Amino acid sequence: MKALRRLLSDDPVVVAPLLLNKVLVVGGLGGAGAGAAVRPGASVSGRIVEVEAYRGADDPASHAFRGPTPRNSVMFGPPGHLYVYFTYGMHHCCNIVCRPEGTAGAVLIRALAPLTGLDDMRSRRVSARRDQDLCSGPGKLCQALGLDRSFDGVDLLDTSSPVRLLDDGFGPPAEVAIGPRIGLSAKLATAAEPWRCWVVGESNVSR
DNA sequence: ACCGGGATGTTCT
DNA sequence: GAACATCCCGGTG
Repeated sequence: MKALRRLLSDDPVVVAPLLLNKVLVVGGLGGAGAGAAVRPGASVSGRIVEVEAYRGADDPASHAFRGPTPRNSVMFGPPGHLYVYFTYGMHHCCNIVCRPEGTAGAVLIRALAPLTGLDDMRSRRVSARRDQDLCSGPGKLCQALGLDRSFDGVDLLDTSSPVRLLDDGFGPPAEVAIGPRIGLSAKLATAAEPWRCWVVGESNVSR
């Protein structure tokens, strides 16, 4: 886990493609008591297939551009923690914090390929007609995983956290595509920068 | 298939 | 008061 933490202290533009094929896991830990065991059936997880970098101070599209606020304070903390925000009055989006403590930066998780807990995902996402609609967007995946502001700030690299980031041995994707970020006001100076990337040939990407 | 609009509330100016 | 790192539904072709 030390290697992953070191990786995440870099510029989010560098980190973003390296997060593809890593795994995000919610729950699945045993209850309190000695010998708490992992219960795979109880976890909800997915393989990361699409991400976007938000660079922080140099990036007017980043929530951290204008400095720390109550909402974005986690972005200024240590790397490897989860930043969750609420937007459009009904959706949550989750990010993995990058860069060393004191310097803001994050990678937005835009899409997952579901791995475990598909039944839980389906029950939370009633409108999803196909399994590929469960996590194919930043708001969708937070709903599928049950992530909200109460998870803001959790350490993804602590094995006892309710949300973890794992290298599950999928290895790097065979092919990665790069393009501009989505949903940004065109007036922003960095709106057209190619800071989104995704796994080519993956049916679970957004859009 | 593509396109347009409405939902809904937090955050910051 | 405006903007918002979105999603879903209902229109049309």
